[in-house]
Amino acid sequence: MGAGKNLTREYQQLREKIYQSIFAGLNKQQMEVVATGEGPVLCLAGAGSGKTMAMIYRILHLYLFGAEFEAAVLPPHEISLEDLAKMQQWLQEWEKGVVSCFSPEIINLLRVNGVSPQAILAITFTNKAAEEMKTRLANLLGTISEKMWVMTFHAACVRILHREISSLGYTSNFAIYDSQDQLVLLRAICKELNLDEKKFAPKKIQNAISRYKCKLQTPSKAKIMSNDFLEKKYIEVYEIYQRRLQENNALDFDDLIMLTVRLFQEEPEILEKYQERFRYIMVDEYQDTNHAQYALVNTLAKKYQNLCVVGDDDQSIYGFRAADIRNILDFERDYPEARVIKLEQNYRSTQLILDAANEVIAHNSGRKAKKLWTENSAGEPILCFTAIDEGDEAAFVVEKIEELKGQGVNYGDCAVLMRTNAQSRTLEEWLIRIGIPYKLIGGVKFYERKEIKDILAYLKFLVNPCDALSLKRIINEPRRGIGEITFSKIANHSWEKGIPIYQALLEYENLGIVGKTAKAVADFINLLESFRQSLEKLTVTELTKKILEETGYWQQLKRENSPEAESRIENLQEFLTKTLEYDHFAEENSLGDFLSQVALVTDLDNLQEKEEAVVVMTMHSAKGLEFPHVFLIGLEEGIFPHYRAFDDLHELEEERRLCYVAMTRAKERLYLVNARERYLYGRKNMNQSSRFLEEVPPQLCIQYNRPGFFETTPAYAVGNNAAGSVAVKEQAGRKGQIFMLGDKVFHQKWGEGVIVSIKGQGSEIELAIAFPEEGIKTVLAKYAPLKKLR
DNA sequence: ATCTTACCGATTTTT
DNA sequence: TCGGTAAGAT
Repeated sequence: MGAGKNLTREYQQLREKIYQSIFAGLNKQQMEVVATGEGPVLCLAGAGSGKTMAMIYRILHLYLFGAEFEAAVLPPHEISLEDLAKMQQWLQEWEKGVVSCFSPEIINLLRVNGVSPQAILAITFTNKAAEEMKTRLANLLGTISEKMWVMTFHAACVRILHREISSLGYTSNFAIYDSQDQLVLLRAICKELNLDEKKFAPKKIQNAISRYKCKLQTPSKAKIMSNDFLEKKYIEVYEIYQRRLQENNALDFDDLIMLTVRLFQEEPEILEKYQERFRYIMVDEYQDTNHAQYALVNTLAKKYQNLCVVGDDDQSIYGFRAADIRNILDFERDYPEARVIKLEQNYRSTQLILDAANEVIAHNSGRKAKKLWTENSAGEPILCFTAIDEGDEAAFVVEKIEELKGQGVNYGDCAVLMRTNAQSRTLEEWLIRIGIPYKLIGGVKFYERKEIKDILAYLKFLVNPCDALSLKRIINEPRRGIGEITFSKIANHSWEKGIPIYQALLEYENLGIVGKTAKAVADFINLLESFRQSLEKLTVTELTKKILEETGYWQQLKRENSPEAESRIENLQEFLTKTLEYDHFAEENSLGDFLSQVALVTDLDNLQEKEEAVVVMTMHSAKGLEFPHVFLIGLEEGIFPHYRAFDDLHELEEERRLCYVAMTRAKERLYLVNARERYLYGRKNMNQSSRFLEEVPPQLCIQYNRPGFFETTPAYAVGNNAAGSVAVKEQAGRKGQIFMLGDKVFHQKWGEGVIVSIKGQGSEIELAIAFPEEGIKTVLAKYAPLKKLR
């Protein structure tokens, strides 16, 4: 018995030692977040302060040691000397870094008072963040982590609604409509109501409806609050829109949240069930929550109050989509006993970059006091450059990137961030011309492409026979001679009788559809029926292939023989690899499940790290990312801050926060670029430099001036693609020069001249140069003995 | 049903 | 400037 007691004591000491070691890499504040499992916690996490790490270790802590660590615990089961040796060995290996995960065996030895994994709910905004967290948890804990809910707001709501939605008057095979679908629906409604699209832009209405939903306002509630004519009309549309969604058994993105909240409000037992289940709740990017999300989280957490929210009021940049910064600012009011923990140590950027960012953000009012600091070195000064125009700006960026490349920096370590997507064009032209591989984030997204939406509409309609929108999309795609008029006959029938649109379609014979059209409809129904019959038997991939074949969709594209058709085929093939992937991992073959997954993914999720390409994107999309070298371009009044924000103090502050977010993406070097002049909407504009640029203390920057001479001779232009450019350069072992229109150059034979035209690409670039004495000469950039002058 | 022409308007965007 | 949309022509 005495031996047993000794063993217990030894076990406790060893377990505590292990505990210390596991969390040794965290700073004091992070550790506080990790170890305060019980009660409300507000974690104000500055940019790059290791909040993801804190959240992951918090979950780990909850699971292994419970809400609060207790040293004097009894072992989970009888402990042998051998067990202690195992723990000892594990500890050694952990400290050496040989192991970085917890095997089931070691979990079995360590875990006392641990929270059940099902009780943990961690919510993020983006799939990417959720995915990162999930992966890291799986690496630490293995398959047990799959029992925790680590997902986006929307994914969590889909999962809950999938089980519970019947009490709200929908069925669980509901469709999810994206913003495009919303617009199609809204346009149709506007047409029905004879609304002038100029006065009532569907986009505006969409926005208004989204705002209502984010505030949890149903049409009838919104009506009470409204007073002006425009708003009343919006609400009228909202009402019809919402009815239409319900008839289609469809939810839009905002519905996912709003209906879940409604579910919890209306069904106390259901709420109770989830409150009991999710006793430990964490929310990432809390400053970006809107009212509906706020209500969701706080309703769920109400019972046990084990709510840990992580965020940074200085990084709130989504006010325009109804994020309410007050949610984070008022957390302490909502939970007076909340522990407030500030993570202010930054592990990402150099001191200089942080100083600059701190200085800029300090111009905002109403912030939670916070100041980032770092143990990192001061680093290189911030490089500022004022370009002549947007071409010069792009040229500078490209020159610098090439220079960095020459110093061994990877393209993938460079990011160019801009305020608006429209700014990417000139830059892209230059990147292409010089042959720098790049990746543009934003633009037409994969799941928004026509061909993908088409095939998805087929699949969606098969799952949900109420989905009129999808039927409308596919009924004449590919062309089969069923026009608008026929469709509206069917749709009207469906509304009048209150039957699913598929039912209405089947009854086409009673609707005055005759002759050729009737035949076409009959054929179409047969086609759909054959798909429906294979629904159970086939995998998603097989079904997709069957649809593409038997509708003639493939054939039509193949016959077309155009580059566009080519890319559509490629996209469909890409889609098939995604279905294949799904089929491979899916437990049962459920098309509906596949569709809800697909509805919630975006392109940003595919941003692969370590890809050898410069990343070009908006400052908004850069949130949460980091790069060694960051270029901020277009730092001009009117562009950034955007002119639309000029007359609103709150919007200006949001712009400044955006600037703060953008600056703090940089790990090593930050480049701030503005142009004196820029073409915008076909007009040349003179722009003052951005106020944010003025707010950066000058002593942290150096103003860049192009050197008068480039060292290289003779000149050459680099290749057109990544492979080409690298090959040329390494063979030649020399740096490239970048020429642009209007550059002054020095030619060995003809002296000084000015470039008057640039033609061709890659190694074929031809320069036409005007020399005072010799006239215009055309030379191949690759071979001409040129030096650039400035 | 599909192509052409004239016009308008133009942040940021996850899910 | 450019691209998307809507009405008009064939």
